[in-house]
Amino acid sequence: MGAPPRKSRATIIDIARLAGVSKSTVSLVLKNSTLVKAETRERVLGAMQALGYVYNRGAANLRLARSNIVGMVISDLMNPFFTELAVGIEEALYRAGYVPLLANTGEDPERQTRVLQSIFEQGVAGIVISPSNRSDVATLLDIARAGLPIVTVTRRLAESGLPYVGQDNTAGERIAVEHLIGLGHRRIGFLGGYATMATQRERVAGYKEALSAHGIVFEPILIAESPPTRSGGGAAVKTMIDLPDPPTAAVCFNDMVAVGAIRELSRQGIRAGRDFSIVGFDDIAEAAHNAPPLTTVTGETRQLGAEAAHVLLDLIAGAPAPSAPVIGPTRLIVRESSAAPASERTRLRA
Amino acid sequence: MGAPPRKSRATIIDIARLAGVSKSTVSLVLKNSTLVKAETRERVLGAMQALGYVYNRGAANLRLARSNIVGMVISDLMNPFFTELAVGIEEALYRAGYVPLLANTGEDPERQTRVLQSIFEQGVAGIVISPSNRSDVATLLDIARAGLPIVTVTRRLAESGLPYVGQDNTAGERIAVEHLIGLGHRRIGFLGGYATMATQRERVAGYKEALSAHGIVFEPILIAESPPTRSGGGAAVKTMIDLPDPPTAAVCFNDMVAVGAIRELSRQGIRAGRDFSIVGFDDIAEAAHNAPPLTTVTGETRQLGAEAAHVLLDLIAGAPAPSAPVIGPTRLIVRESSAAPASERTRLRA
DNA sequence: CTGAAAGCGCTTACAG
DNA sequence: CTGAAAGCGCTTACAG
Repeated sequence: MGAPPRKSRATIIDIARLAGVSKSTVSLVLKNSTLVKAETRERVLGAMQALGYVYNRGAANLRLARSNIVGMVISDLMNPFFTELAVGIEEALYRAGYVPLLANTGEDPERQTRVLQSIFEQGVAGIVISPSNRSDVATLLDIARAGLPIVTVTRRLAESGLPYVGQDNTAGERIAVEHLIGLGHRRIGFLGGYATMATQRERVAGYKEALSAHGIVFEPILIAESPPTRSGGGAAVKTMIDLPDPPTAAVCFNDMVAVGAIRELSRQGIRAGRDFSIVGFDDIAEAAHNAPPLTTVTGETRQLGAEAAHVLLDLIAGAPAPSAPVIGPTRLIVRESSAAPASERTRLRA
Repeated sequence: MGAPPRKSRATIIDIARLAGVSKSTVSLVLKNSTLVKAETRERVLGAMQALGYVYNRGAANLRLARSNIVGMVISDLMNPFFTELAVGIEEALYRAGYVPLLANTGEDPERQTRVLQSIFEQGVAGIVISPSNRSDVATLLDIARAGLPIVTVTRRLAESGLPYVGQDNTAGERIAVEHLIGLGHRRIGFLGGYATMATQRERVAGYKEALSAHGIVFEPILIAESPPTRSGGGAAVKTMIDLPDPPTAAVCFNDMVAVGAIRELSRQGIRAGRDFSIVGFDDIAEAAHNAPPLTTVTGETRQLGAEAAHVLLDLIAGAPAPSAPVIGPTRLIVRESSAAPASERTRLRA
């Protein structure tokens, strides 16, 4: 671990020597101080140029007891939703002069604990984390107690009391279901995810809210749990359509589940958007390009990432922790995978 | 930029004081030296525990003039191919005790130059980069000349002489086209990408090789350039089928182009895999779940990333640069988007 | 087996 | 306007 010494780079001392000044002066020109005479600064700049000087931020940070590195721990980078979240965080960080140390935990809580340790040792200024399923909260709290700012994003660790930024899953799922109800559906399934996932519980809550607001009784049998993946979605929709009294539509835990469900429907000769309506969640890039294009709910993923970064940056700057979860807005995007139920269309035509 | 000083963590000195030893001794137990007596080590360990000590790797690295941070610069993280590549690199790095500093350049050469500078200043041990289109090679060479190991991955910067690891694009595209020829196609298009992209040129070369090996004359009109995206693929296939004498099949620059092409075909009432064959490249996660499932070429993306990481790690450890590009294998995955041409099937049936 | 000292590349008062 | 000195948290010879 760690590299052996390499041909060493020029230091501030080398510059000072070449420019005929002290290293304090070099340091001053480095920070653009007005204290140093124009002519001297030119000389120093010239020396840097000549020696190919590169600032050693690590050394500076050690001296200043600070850091401009931030840990970014992502639960599943292969999931396009998290990819976009990571990109949002990364952009915001660079824009603020910070740089992200990446770890992809792949939903493995042990790996998460390990990388958290590495990142902590690295002396980062803070950590943004989308916690893996079954996260070890203790590790996170140990780090937080040591004084390191941490913000959780996307997945709420309610027990932890850690600052949280996420999208409004409940409201988002509510508008999704209301869209379907507005179209004339009354028997609506919920596909994918597990009740062990906070996000799923929040989305299911929105689903139930919409049903009850419209006087539709909730039927547990219309919730089909599955892995939050394409193949999970396929399996979930299968159990739905095999029901004695199947629904005419379903909202999905996320877009991958939705896409998988649509494939499975088509395999069964059922056309999504005509014979059966599907609504996703997340608006991943694939959603707009799906066949049929997917109706879905977006939580403005990239902006959400940026928001999480900003909350962390504020914390690092010494701001008090936000007193409540920071919840981003959610918006329905109607495309072609949802439509009035077939019976309804027939009726209208008649 | 940079955080203000925070409640400072315990240092080796605090530990030494509490354990009643010198800081040298603490450092020794930190590196598990056998020099220190068991009883002393216990005392030191206890003190660390009591003070919640966290090793400051940055300080250690400064002293040792080395680093265990590696820069990972990705040209387009939102593209699932690069996501998987990044995950492969990241995994290999952690496994070796290194940690990746991430930058997503989004194909913006200016952004690439900027983040390269940040990463360089951060004192990384080396850099793995999938160069953005129109990369500024000079920046890369400046950094390399300063003695920092760099490996390019996926996109060859031939002029740079930098170590390169990539997949065998030419061989991969050759087997893709030969698969189509074997199925009975003779008029085959190439969809997506631009000749300004090294990867596209390599793939087109494989396309031409296969054609000429089978006595099919290459027709420039059968190459439709487009952005390497889903919508690019849609546009490219459109120009193809609008040709007076359209092809019966096409290989695509990558899977996103292929998926976009299939959508467009379906919009035109043409069924991919029955009326028109499509072969992709990369085997992104979406490929297997596409409708129809996509025949494609894989370059074992994740392993390729790991390979790139290992080449860099070797360089960091002082190994000489590989004398030739490191080219990973490539494999055809036949799924349902390719089949014999319709005419052929008719003929067989007759 | 353990301690005192020097030094990694910086920054920041403090003098002058 | 510029220089000498101390110190950030470590490690590594070198003594003892």
